Amino acid sequence: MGRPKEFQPDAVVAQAMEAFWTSGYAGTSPADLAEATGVGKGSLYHAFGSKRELFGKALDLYGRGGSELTEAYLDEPGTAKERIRAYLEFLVDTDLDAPVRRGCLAANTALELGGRDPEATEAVRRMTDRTIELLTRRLERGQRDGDVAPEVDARSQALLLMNTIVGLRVMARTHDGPVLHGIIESALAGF
Amino acid sequence: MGRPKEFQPDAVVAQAMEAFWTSGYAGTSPADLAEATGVGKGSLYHAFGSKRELFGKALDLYGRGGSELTEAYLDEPGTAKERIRAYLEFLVDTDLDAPVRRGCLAANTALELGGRDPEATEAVRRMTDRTIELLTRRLERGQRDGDVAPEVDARSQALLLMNTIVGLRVMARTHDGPVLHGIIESALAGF
DNA sequence: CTGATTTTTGACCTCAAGTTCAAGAATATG
DNA sequence: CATATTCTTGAACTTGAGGTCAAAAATCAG
Repeated sequence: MGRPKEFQPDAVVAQAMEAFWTSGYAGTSPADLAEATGVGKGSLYHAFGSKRELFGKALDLYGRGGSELTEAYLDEPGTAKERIRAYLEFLVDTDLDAPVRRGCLAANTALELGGRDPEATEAVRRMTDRTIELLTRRLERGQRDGDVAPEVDARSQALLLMNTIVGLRVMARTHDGPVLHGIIESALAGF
Repeated sequence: MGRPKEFQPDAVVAQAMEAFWTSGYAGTSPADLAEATGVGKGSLYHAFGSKRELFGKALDLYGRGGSELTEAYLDEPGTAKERIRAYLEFLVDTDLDAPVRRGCLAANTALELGGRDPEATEAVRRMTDRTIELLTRRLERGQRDGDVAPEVDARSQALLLMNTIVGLRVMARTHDGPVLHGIIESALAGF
């Protein structure tokens, strides 16, 4: 009973995520969130408790989406190298095409709140580890399929690739397409 | 003539740099800067005009220091791989040992202001390009010295290394020593 | 010492962030 | 319909950020 919500919480979290992604945690005010979601400030507080809690939900959503996307790219048919290349290029191209270069919410959060906010730090670490896991599995499968050399240490390569991804998403803020694509090719030469 | 300054501008910029490095641009208030430098808010404004201008000087100082440090590490005797390894390990270890994981001011700035603040973005891009240049030269020297294979594309490798460095300094926010050192070793296997 | 000049100090101002709250609106139950 | 319950709205509050300014303090030229 009671008056029904006039918005769908999931949709609001998704829109809040976009706002945080574009402007950062500190850079997104309650007023901005109200505008981005179309929900009154008061309602937001009523529904989510605080800006920080809303951000937490947005981060979770981002993690789930990112994980699905990574899986989708890596599971397409092709060799490990082809699929990983496609994935990296997708990330970079998406970033470059966007009207505003916002990079990766996880990386942004790592730098903005890393160390200072234990929960956010943990959330980012989990996302990262999840991606490392998926990359490791894809490389191991490549070894079984015969398209990745057996002497490659899948986990080490996956860690290096993860690190490369993080680097790319920061460099996308300051450098252009050719440079980023060159980095992708060099990184792929490692296995 | 006139009343003499009671502080050394360079020292103040250095202390402001530390504060910005630790807490970010937005996260460092004029009050924080006054406390960090020991100079009154009013005096800071009188001397530097605005928070943004002070930050600009701090960024420049950081760039000069970083450049000198990179040169110093790469110029020590040893093979290219040895010196680059020493440099990367220094960066990572410094970060890990610090009481607060603050990463790299340039990378932090790229993510906090990249895109939104043209001057800051430019400054970061210049620093990055400078490091790429130094790494390229060191690899080329390695090729002349015979400790780097001649078929290596020095510039591409340098770009990849730069990207790895950026990645490391973000990952240092969420991951621990063994992981980071593992990444360094994998990255060095590429040339 | 008197100005002229520059710096320091601390009070003060404005604005927005982040949050709270009281009042009203919408629904379900009985 | 009366009531309980939940949601919405907009005003209001508190705090601190970023910056300004007038007055006092320190120096040097004459």
